[in-house]
Amino acid sequence: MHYMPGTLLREAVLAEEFGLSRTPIRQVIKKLEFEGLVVSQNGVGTLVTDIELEGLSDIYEMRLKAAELIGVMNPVRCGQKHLNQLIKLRRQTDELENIEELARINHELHNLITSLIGNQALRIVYDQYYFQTTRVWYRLIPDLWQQEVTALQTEIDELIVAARRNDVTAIGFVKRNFIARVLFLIQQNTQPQHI
Amino acid sequence: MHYMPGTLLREAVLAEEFGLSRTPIRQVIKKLEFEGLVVSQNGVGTLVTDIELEGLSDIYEMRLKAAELIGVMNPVRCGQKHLNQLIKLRRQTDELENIEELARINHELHNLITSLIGNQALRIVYDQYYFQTTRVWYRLIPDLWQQEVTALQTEIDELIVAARRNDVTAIGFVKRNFIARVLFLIQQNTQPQHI
DNA sequence: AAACACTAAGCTGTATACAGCTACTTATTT
DNA sequence: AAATAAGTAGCTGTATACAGCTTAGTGTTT
Repeated sequence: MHYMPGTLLREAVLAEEFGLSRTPIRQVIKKLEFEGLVVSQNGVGTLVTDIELEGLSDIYEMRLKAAELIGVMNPVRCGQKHLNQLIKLRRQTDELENIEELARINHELHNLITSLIGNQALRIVYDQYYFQTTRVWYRLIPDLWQQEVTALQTEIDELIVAARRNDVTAIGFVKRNFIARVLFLIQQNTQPQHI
Repeated sequence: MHYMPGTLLREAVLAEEFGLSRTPIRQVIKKLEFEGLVVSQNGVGTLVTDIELEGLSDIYEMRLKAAELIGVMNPVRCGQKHLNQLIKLRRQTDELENIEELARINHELHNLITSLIGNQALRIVYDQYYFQTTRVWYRLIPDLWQQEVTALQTEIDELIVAARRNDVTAIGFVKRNFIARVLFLIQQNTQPQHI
């Protein structure tokens, strides 16, 4: 389920949507609050946060470092299965129609990479950073549609090359560079807006 | 509040202890559960986890990497205040009597180092790793009392040297090395027990 | 005597009722 | 007419009641 930043969530509404009471809904919301994705305000509601620029680049920089560590920290062996899935994802990028599909492929790619991380602690933060940063990417895409599709295709191509020789370190660095690319885009696009 | 691993916590008891109802207590417990510090089991209770060795070294390795990043990721300027606090902590290590005091000093030292971290995202994980690993250290200390006191003194001495020249990178690496030392101790001491 | 089944006590998970806070609307006063 | 104050609707935070699960203890049967 995707909610745009600034959306005001109401526990009672969500509870009815999911057919539960407010209690378990609140649990999930609290978890999201710990992760910095939403903010609950007494008497108001639960606000989907719109990460401020400084905090965002902090997270992005850590995400870069995390990606660099993927191949270093006891990675899982990259096998034929991973390669096949990469090829399948690459093929799917040839017939992309809308943002939801692009996001879905990006998400599956993320899960694939995550499954290569051997260090449990690294896996958790890598996953967390993904969810914290991907929302901004969401907002950025509409203007850069074709450019982003091409970038994703290039990225997967490079990942396939690395996967063919079981080089998880290279996979980590490919990810790192494409994360750096998005960070650059964001810094370019957001600064004129805010300042 | 410290609880030994394996302790069974009961929400109702905690609620009465803190003078609250179970609801806010459950919130805190859920947070601890997300952080991997406890596990709630339906019909049983909430168990303070005893981190398994593999997961522990995963976290320790990440803690090493996090420490290495302290000086790299836009660190806060290390000023006279920090130096003074280091010297004060160093002096307190000369008259240590029990584990609680050693733990308190270690904790204050941790907070001091944490305050030097400029990257908010790094600060959060560095803090989290500390809390996840420090419990094991707790269990290890009683046998190694004098050795640990001496190590802490040496560590603070080295930190003071680095702080005198405002070298946060060096501070990060000093921390890294002393974390590595504890990791080595743990791997030595726990393996004969378990295998 | 041992093993199995059942029962009861006690825990977490969930639903619901209530208290406290916030923001918006409306009414009154200047 | 504008500004301020009071009231009200609706939200989150907290307390409590209930349902479901787990385990230990006891009693019965083989």
